[in-house]
Amino acid sequence: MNLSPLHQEFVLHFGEMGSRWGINRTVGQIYAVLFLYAEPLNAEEIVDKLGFSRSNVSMGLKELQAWNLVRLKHLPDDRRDYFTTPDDLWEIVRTLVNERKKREIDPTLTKLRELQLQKPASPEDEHAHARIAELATLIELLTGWYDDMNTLETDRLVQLLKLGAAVQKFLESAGSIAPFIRPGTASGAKKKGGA
Amino acid sequence: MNLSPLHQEFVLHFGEMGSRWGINRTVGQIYAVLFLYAEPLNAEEIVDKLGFSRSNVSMGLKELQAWNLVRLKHLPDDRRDYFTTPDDLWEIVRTLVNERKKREIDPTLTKLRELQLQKPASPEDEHAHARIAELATLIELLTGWYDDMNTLETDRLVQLLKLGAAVQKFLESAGSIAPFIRPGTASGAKKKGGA
DNA sequence: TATAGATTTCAGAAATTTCTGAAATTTGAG
DNA sequence: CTCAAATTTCAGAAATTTCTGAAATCTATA
Repeated sequence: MNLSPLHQEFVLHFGEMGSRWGINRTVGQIYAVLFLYAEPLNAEEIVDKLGFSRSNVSMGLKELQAWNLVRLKHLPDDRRDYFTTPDDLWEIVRTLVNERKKREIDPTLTKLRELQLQKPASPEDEHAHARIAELATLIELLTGWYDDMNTLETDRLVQLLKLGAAVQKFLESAGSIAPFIRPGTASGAKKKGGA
Repeated sequence: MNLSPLHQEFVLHFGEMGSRWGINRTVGQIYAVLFLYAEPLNAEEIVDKLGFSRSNVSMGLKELQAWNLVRLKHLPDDRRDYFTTPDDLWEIVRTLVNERKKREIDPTLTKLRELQLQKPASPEDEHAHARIAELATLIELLTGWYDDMNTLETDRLVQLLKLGAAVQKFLESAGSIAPFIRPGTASGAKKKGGA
C-alpha cells in the first residue's frame, strides 16, 4: 500500500466495514481512497496506491459506478477515466440509501405483496399471512416516510434532524395536525403488548 | 424443505436478502421460519423444516441470539430450548437498528475521532482530515437524531412517520423553534455547491 | 483504417466462508 | 452420582466469493 499512515488506516477500516455490508473489501477500499483525495484518480493510480491488480480495480470501479457512488471525469488531453466521489456528503448518503432501498427493500415489498395473494392452506399459513401483512405495512410506512424526507432540501433535512424528538412537541400541542395522522390506524387502535 | 409453499417462498427470499446484508443465508432462513410461526420452535424442528445439519442450526441460533433477534423460551416438562421472534415488529426493527449501529456505526465513529488526532503530514493529509471531520459530524448528527427518536414511544414514532415531510410546515411557520436549530451551524453557513 | 493506449472480460487460482459429522460438553432428572 | 437427552465445539469438506493475468475489446487520433 502506497498511502500515508492516515490514508492507510482509514482505507483499511473502510474496507473492513464495507465487507460487513454487502460490499466487498476491495471495493470498499477503492471507494475510501476516492473519498479521501481531493483530486480525481485514474485506475492506474488506484492500483499504485492499493496494490490490487489492474483488473480487480476495473471491476471495483464498475461496481461503484453501478451503485452510482462515483463520478466519472475527464481531464483535458488525457483519455484515461478519472473518478471522484461527490464533495457533498449528503449527496453520498442519499445515493447510498436510495440504492440500498432499490436493491433490498423494494424487491422485498414486491415479494411480500405477491405472497399475500396466495391462498392460505392451513392455520399456520393464516398466521404467516398476518405476519407478512404486518411486515409489509411497516415497510411501507418506513419507505413512504423516507421518500417524503428525501424530497426535502438538505438544509431543511438538517434542521429536522437537529430538532430530533423535540419535534414531538408540535404533536402534543396542535390538534391542527389531526387530519394528517389518521388516528386509529396506528396510534389509537393498536394494542400494545401483543399476545 | 418441509414447509408449505407460502412459508417456503418467504424463507427463501429472506435467506437471499439476508446474504446481501452481513447475515448468511442459513441464519436468515432460520430467522424467517421463527418469524412466521406463532409457536416457539426448538432446534430439531428447525432442522426438520429447513433440512440443515443440527450443528448448523445450533450455530445459526447462537448468532441470532448474539444479535438479540430471538427470544429463548422453555416449555413445562421439556428441557429443550425453544425460540421465537417478538410479536411486536417495532421491537424487531429497533433491535435490528440498534445492533447494526453498535457494530458498524459506533466503531467507525470511534475510528474517525482517533484519526482526527493524527498530525497531518502533507497537504493531502490535510484534505483527508477535513473530509474525515465532515464525515464524523454527519454521522454524529444522524446517530444523535436516531438515539433521540428511539426514546419515543412507538405510537408517537408512528405518528411522526405518518406526518412525514408535512412536519416541515411547523418549521416554516414558527420562529419559536429558533432556539433548537442553532442557525448557522448547518443551514445558514454551509455553502451549497462544494468546490 | 491502422495503431497505441486504455479498459474490460473471463477462466481458473487463491482465499474465504459456510456447513457437516463426530466428539466433547452441559444439563437436569432420578 | 449416573445417565440420557440436548447442545456446542471444531477440524476438515464443500461451496462460494474474490482476485489475477492474459487475451479481447474499445476508442481517439493521425
